[in-house]
Amino acid sequence: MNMTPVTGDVRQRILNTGQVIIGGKGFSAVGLNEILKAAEVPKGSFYHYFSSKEAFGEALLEDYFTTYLAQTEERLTQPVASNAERLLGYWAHWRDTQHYCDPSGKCLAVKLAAEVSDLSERMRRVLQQGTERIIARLAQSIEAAVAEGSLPQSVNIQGSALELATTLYQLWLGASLRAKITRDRVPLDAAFKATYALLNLDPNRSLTQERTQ
Amino acid sequence: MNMTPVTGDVRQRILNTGQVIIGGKGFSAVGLNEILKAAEVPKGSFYHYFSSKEAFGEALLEDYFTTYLAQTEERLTQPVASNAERLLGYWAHWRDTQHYCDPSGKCLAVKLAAEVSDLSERMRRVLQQGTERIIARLAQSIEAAVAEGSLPQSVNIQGSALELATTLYQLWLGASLRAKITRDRVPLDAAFKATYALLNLDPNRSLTQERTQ
DNA sequence: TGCATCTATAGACGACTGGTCTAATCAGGC
DNA sequence: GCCTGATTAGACCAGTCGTCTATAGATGCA
Repeated sequence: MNMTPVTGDVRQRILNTGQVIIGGKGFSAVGLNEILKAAEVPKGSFYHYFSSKEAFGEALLEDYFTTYLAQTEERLTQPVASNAERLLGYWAHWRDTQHYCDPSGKCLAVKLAAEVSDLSERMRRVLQQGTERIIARLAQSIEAAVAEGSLPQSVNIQGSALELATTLYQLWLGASLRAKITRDRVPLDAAFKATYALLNLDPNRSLTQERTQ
Repeated sequence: MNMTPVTGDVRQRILNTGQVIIGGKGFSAVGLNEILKAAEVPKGSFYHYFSSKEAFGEALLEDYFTTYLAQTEERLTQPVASNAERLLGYWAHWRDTQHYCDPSGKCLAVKLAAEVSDLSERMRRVLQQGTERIIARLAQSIEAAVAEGSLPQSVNIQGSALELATTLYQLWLGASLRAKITRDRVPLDAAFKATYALLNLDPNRSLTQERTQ
């Protein structure tokens, strides 16, 4: 009766465990064996689903960005909130999840970008498309926020919404990178504050419900 | 006559070639063999100078930050310029050198932070101290710039100079990371523009001589 | 039901590279 | 010539990615 081939199941299990392990240790530092042992998948199966470690990494990133973009989409369209509130909620979530190491909740873009971009052209392209789409989605919400008045018109002075989204995304990328170094939330708190500034918002009036700590 | 032991020479040669190769391919992806072959140092010698690959990585980062900080110090104290001009010169230089891959001019902080922080506590600490000192040095120049009036007082509203320096450094870290992905200068140009905004400078009036392109 | 066909699993295996360490060599002082 | 310490050569084994053969399972058709 179950028409979906087992294919998807095993393949996805390899991807899921791979994401956790590689998200923790990086791409080159992890061997296939470790992933396959953890996923309880024999080595022989691996090369049935993926033609090489590089192809696997490509699929890993594709899978990651697909689900990440879906989650982001949901977060940026949730009801009973202005677009500005949703955006700040997005970054508040980023801050709260990335500040210290949840094994599975790691951002693969932060973890792998530097390592993999010079290693595999194919993986680099996936990273490029993924980050591009995230930024485009953020830009869309920024435009909507300005249009509806939840963000001040003055943000337009700096440049297009796409430029602003690019800057903000990169700001958070860098903050996450440094959070890996410092292992505390200071970098992400700084990014959150700077986000207010770049959006021309009053830093003292919190638009969204922030966790005090 | 030459009292300095050859030690320093060989050791430094391993560090220099290691920096170029690891700066290009990452830490885990590069084997000692490759570095030692390039440096024309026999494999057996390696463990005379370094107790392990990790210790080597630690020394590599220490060496890198030492010279980087010295260069930065020079750049931020050069005469016939205001502190604001020097700061913008620092970032203009960053933009111009990192936008596409000079084999040896790579920023090891960008390249290795994500990969190494979860891999080696000792290397992480070196990264932490190094970035902290860079940020502190930037903060010092920001304060001096405000004091002398080459940066507007209004930057103080956002927070301390250290906070601002933190934000700016992270912004550039993220921009460099994304530049690795996109392989163009768009991310760094966006960072440069955002730097003006975060410093409350008029983006159209260029304080420093920028290269048009 | 029986047989053929194709997908998926199983893991041994090869060729190679990884970091590490012991044993030998070398240089210079006495 | 011997002793001492710095330097090097290469063995070592665990682990790498990827291949390959053999089995197991499902599906199609008769």
